[in-house]
Amino acid sequence: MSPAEILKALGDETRLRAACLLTTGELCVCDIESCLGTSQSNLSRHLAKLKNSGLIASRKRAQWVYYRLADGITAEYPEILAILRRLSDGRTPFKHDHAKLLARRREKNNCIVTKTRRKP
Amino acid sequence: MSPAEILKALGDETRLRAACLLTTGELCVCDIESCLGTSQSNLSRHLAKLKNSGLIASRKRAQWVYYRLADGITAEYPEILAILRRLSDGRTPFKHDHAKLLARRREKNNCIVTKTRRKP
DNA sequence: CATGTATATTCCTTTATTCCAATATACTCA
DNA sequence: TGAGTATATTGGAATAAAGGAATATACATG
Repeated sequence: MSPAEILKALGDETRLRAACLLTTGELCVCDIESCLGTSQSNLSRHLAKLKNSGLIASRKRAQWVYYRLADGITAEYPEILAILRRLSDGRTPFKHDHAKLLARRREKNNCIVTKTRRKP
Repeated sequence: MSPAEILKALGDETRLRAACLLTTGELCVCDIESCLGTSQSNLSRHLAKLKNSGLIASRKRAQWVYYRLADGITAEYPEILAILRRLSDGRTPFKHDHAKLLARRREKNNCIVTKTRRKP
């Protein structure tokens, strides 16, 4: 929750990339995992660190956990949000992650649901 | 130089406080030391980390080393500068450090130089 | 209930960080 | 040159962070 804690949480490439993705809204772990290409357990731990810092929050829905930027962030740390957005837009690898997320979303939406199992 | 490196460098209270002080301009180590109240060797290492991240730069003049925010920062990371300024203005302990710096500057300026030894 | 899927946690090893205390370096001035 | 000041570095100890692999938990569906 303190500024140093939040900056520290963002001071890791994997976590920074995850946080950038979350500027687009809520995402479940498997979405982030597929965009970043990191292992599930590794990502889970990184997300926990981001959450401990107060930067992100989560909610659980069925077996999926959806992460989002914490509610107070925009008000308390507008500069943080600004930098995350700017990185997503213009910098590698953040920009690339973002593109991957959009592709994944398109794929999900276009998919005719023939399988019985639900998707997040 | 990468965003994650800079954020990581700022993800420590001592370094964040030092960086906030540097938003007011160039400072020598002893100024920062007196404002933060940390040990000299400790501060030296923290400043080296900030410098390695690319956030700050230094120049040497006689026996003093003056640190400043690196030249490219304003252009490359305006948000970083913005948050440092805002913290200096409104948050503890950054605000307090800032006040201490101003007091120290006043003291230096008002001081009639009677001693032979130069001051930074 | 058994199975499959999503996520978290634990164990473990490696590496990094932090700080103190002491020492080294570099410079100034008498 | 010698003493004093400013800063950096090094050694050493404690703690934290990172990631792979395996396991645990939670939920959904058949």
